[in-house]
Amino acid sequence: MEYPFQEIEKKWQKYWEKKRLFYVNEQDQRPKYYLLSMFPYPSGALHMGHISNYSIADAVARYKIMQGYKVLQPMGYDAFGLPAENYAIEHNSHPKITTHQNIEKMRKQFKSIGFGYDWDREFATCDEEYYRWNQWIFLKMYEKGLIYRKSSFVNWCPFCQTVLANEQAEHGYCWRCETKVEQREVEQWFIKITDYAEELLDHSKLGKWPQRVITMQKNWIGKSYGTEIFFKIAESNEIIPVFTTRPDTIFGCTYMVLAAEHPLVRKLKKGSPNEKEIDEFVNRIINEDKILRTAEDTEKEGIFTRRYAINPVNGERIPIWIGNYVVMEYGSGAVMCVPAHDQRDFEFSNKYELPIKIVIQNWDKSLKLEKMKSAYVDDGIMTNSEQFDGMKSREAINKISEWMEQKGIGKKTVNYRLRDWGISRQRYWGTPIPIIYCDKCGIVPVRENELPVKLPDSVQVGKTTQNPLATVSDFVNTTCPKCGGPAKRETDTMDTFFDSSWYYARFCDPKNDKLPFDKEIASHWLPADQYIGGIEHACMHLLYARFFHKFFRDIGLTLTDEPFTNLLTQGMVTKDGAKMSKSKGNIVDPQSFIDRYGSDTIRVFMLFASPPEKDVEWNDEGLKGAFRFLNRIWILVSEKNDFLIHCPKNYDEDIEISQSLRNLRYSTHHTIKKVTQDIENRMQFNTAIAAIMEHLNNVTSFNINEDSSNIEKAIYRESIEVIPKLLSPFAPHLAEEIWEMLGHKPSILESGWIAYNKKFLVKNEITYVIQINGKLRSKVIVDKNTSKNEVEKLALADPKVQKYTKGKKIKKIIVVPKKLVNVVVE
RNA sequence: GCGAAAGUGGCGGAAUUGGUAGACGCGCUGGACUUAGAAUCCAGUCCUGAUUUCUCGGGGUAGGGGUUCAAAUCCCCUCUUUCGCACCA
Repeated sequence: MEYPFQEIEKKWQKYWEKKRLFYVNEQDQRPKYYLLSMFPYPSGALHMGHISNYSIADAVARYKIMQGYKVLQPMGYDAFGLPAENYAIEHNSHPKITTHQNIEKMRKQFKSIGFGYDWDREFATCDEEYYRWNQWIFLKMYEKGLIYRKSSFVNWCPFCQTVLANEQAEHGYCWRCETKVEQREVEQWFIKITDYAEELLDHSKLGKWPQRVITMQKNWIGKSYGTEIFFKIAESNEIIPVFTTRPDTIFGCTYMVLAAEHPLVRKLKKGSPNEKEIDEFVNRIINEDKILRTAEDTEKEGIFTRRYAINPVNGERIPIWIGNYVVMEYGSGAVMCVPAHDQRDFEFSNKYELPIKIVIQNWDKSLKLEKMKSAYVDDGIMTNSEQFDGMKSREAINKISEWMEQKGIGKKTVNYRLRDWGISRQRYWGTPIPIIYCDKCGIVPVRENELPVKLPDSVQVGKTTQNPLATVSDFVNTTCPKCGGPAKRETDTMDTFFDSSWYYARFCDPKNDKLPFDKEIASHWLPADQYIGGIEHACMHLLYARFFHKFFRDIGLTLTDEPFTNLLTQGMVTKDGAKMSKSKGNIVDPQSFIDRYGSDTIRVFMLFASPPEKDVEWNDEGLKGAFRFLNRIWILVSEKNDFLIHCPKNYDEDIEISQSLRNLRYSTHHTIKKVTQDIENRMQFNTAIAAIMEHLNNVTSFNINEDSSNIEKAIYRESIEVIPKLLSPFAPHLAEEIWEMLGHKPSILESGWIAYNKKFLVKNEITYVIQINGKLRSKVIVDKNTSKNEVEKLALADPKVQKYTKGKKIKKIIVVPKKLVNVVVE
């Protein structure tokens, strides 16, 4: 027999919707709990990862509702971006059409699973009413000086004549035509997230975040203390700043290397006798695959510019090289090279026969240039460094920096690995950047009251060989807000990480047409108490969102420092030990399983299979196991229903009862305690569900019939009534159904969470484990009031124990109250 | 290379503070029901050795060492896996 899950699930989904149990507002007096799951890209169908993620979130939401919170659990769609554009190209359609079709499908699917969302707050980032606030935020950041233009390199496919995203240019070849991707320099918009680097490094105002994520963010930001040293270029007025963490080695600097992308390269090579060679070298390096080029085992290569810089501490002329091992993305894109004390420089100078000079001696002063097989990178004693000679190198770092600061040739700085955030995308399906270019007035931001700059529909995606928006003359041609003359619009769109950086706040006030969100309303809900999503967003999305929140605070839109108090990063759903993916062909579609076993079953399986932050291995048989469990509950209650509703609800708690009845009552209250703690303290749903299963086993093995006493009937009834309560976060439909069958008024969500009675957790008999030398040998059951001495005596009197103690000297006896006795013998 | 996390039956995983290792589920084995299968129910299931049975012993949490009356849990070393960073100046 199978329980009618289809009927039941539909029935309760309708009921919840009708009663609006998941719709919340600010006036509601219950304490708030904002539970947010990372919103999905609308691909058209939920995959297993979504089911897992949203089942976790819904379990927490329902538990919190039963605890008396008003839970804000919203849902929306991260709808802009390249995948949608590609999808439309493939299906020969328009992203607006396909995206909306996909959203329809997903909403329907969400509803059929019965997740408790406040649907009044639903939005998609491609909605005009949403992205206009992207533009508004952009303008505010622009006003605050957080946005600037800079030229940088993009992937360019010369065959498709188009810009490629990094993931489209994997291994350096175009994903569509397999042409070798080139690097082109393009002017792009950047956000100064680095202004907030220091604050983003401070994770002290967060609640429970996985240590792993915090560490990843710290590495990503990559703060390091060092010194910036200014090198003058000989026969020029140019100054090259160089960042180093080892200013103590400055006297050993024998040359300098610039990154191939360094802006000064262009000037330096001009008029050089080997200009052509330099050009060839630079072009080759720039167009090499980034990952390959920056691998540690890639051979170092370089070319001499035939120009020199002046080492500011001793006036020496040092050659300037261009090398593949220096990257533009870190520091200033130029390094001072100290071959004696840096392994990379050591290798490079050996290859190109550049001079090596020891300026740090090892502690026994045995370092000899001729014998060096690698750089000496450790601390030591300063040498060949003029007035710093004899000093410990560790101390010299600071001393030299201060001396250079005084002389104006350097300064102590902090360097971050974190780069400013390039948000320009040469793509159609995104938020238009609200900027106008006027020949007379230059760069002019769009006026706030003219927002939104609408994304035009009339673009044939995939058919253009240039930036798609540039082909729409109605869009491009406009008038300058300043002078009224003819002007052109920016045709780049925004990175979709911009959209997802503040959706959490919009959910608080999703209909606002005056502001992205109202300060008062947002402060009511923010910060989100619990955020749930994948670990893959540890750095980018979570850093951007934290940055946005701090920016909102600085312009007076929010009150707190952090957007998400607690973070849970859930694991992936795997099949055969690997992430489900198209390329591996191991994708399992959840829908067929939902149709066959119901949404409660798939939820229970997902939550039961492993703790939330670990991966879940998909298993058809395991799913059936979850179904069997739910079915067993339904059969138990429906078969005994008539009997159960005639069992008394209350009983005298102090009355003496049999041991087996006492055990049943213990199981009931112990399970409540276990499930509550597992959810509350650890979000460990697998053990919570296991506890319910165990309790169900205890209940079904208890003998009860019409002739049983009233107290037996009452305790039995109680043991069954806790099941729907505790099950409600995990299998909400079945829980409601059973709750109603047992004669209660729906909804179970409004019935409150259940408390256990401590009194019933006290056992009147205690089983002591008896060990001899730490090995389990016997057990004794004693009354709970038995004293330590008596337990000890009883243990020694045990025949099995005597077998081991006979004729031996007892050295020690350890009694752990209520647990065990360990007898130590010779 | 650096950093972090982890390693427990055939499998997913329990063991919350050092105190009965393997909860719960899957799978498997045997039985009941059935013409048969599916479903369901009952019993068993870490390895291993005795034992007619009730049972009794030995070993066991990647490997090795240590602390402790007592270690999956704490410490040291080694191995493996996963993840993050990676020519970071």
